[in-house]
Amino acid sequence: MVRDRVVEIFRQALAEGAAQGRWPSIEAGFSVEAPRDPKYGDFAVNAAMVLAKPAGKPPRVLAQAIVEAVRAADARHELAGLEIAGPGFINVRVAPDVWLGALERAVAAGADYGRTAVGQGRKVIVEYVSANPTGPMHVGHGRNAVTGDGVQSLLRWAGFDVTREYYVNDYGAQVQTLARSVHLRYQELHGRAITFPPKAYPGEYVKDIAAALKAELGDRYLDAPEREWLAIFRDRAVQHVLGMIRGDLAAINIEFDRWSSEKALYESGTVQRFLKVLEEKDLVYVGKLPPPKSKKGQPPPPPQDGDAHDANDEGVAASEDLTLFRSSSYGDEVDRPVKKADGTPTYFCADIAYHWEKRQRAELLVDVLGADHGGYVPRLEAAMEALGGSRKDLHVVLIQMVNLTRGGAAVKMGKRAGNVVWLREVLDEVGRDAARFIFLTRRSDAPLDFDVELAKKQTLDNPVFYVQYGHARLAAIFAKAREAGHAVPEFELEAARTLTAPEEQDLIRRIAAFPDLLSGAALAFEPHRVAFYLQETIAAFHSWYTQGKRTGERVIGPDPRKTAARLFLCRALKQVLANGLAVLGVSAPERMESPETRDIDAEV
RNA sequence: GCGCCCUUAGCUCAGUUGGAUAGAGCGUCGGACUACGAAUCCGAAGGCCAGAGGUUCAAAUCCUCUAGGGCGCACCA
Repeated sequence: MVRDRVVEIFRQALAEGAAQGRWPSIEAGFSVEAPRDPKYGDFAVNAAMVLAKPAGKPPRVLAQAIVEAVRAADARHELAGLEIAGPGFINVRVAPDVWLGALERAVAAGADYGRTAVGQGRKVIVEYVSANPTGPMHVGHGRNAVTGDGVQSLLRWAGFDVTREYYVNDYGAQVQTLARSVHLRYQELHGRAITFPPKAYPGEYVKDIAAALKAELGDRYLDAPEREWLAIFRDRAVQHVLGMIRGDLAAINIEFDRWSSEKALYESGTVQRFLKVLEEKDLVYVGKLPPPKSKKGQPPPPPQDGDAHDANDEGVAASEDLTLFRSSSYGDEVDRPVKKADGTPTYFCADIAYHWEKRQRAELLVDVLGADHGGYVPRLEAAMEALGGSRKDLHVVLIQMVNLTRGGAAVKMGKRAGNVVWLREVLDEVGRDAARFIFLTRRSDAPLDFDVELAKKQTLDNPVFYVQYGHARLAAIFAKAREAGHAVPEFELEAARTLTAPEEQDLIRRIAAFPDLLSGAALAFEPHRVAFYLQETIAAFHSWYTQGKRTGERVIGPDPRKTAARLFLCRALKQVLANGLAVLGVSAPERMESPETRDIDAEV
């Protein structure tokens, strides 16, 4: 907000100067940023350096002229200092009262502080999780879920009109494999000896589903041919698994506005209609898929993982005629099939139909996908463009692997080995808050080490604990203040002017920057920024607090005016922490259970 | 072989979309509590931003190449 004012004043001054022909109008834009080092002032503006070349004048000379124009534009004297420094920066010092005004606004906005209108109400669909309904969510899905939820939350805070969406892959080979797996267990429950093939789903939940089906259907489908039971078993199994997934999501506190079913896309005729559109637009043709990329006549790496979903990968005869989508004309490497040799649509076909349909409902689409789908992105973007939009209409957030560790040692897991770590297990052990926060302590496109032991620890090296403790500590201060007879602090400019210590000034600036932080993180689709901001801000608070203990300048002190001002600062800070945690879906506790208290409780 | 992502302090990672002297936490060493939560804080040491070129007033950030690591390269979803 404060920054917005600075931008506005400069923009006005630059426009006036340009109108008078003193320098060219600024098209490329200019930056107004808080410099790393506070000695350079509150904001550094690079306008003179940007204009130097088109103006044909040295940046420092230009800066001098700009400063004069800015002084003239600053009618209300909101800027207290303008200095030219370094290669041509204009360092701006904002009048102290302006900062204090930001503090006041933070408290006045309360639980809405941090909301902005940068999204202008534009419709955006964020699709995340979309785990195949073939089993419960594992830890990797958890990272996707939390990151996606952070993204949608940020977009909401930034003023976008957000729909949270889950795409259910309830059609195709994988859910059929699930159905067959269930049927095998169903036979087993009837006392039949079965051989469980490696490609079937091994999990215990498959037995649960089989038991439920046995209870419901008896032995009706025990010896029936597959075509009689496949659809029934599939639909029942998918419903059951979706129930588990909903439970997992509830456990991590995530809800969706819309569940879109792949099967429904077929049954409603959307896929067929979409294929017709592709033909009308001449985006498909019948041809042969070029042989897979390879050099020196070497065959491409064989598709050799034993994943359960590779149910029917018989070798591919590259010579058959297929219906191909002209994705290579839109930036993809090759054209991609939309129909298989047997004429049925491919997964890709339904998926772009889905994206096409989503695009009619929203201006901007966000997909949160596992990094193993990275190679899939170009063809999705190609589809966006081919269908008359822009590849920018879709933003894909890729989520890298989670390496689960326990006290530093890797916890082995992998679908192949059948030793998946379910999300629920981790949640039960470390709690929802810790899991959510730790998933966001790393950029999403880099692998994350998740240490279960660390996540449980009640010490400062556990970032969740550290931040929550800070919030609880602030709450404790208010409890103390109440006890000492201090009213809930209201803003009073005279009192607030006593907040002159460097640590206090630093905290005020952090509080004022919170809306910018959120909108920046939203536009970059990077929720981890919020997690880092919270850690840094709470560290600044702890530092100030402890400093106060040493110097005697405590929050609650002998001077009632200073006390009121500091309490007000604490109030704003607590609000910012609570809001930041709310964005991430992490609770902001009023008090923490202390180890000592727990010990005492245990003895009693 | 090709494409995408990654490489920053001993370890784990940030780095405000190209800004000034690259920052945190952990670990190491040394310090700080008679009062609001020491569950905290302060200080020190620690760097050729993987390497080499280029773009410009300015590069950890953008481009090219090289080296290492991850993922992908299906008529599967």
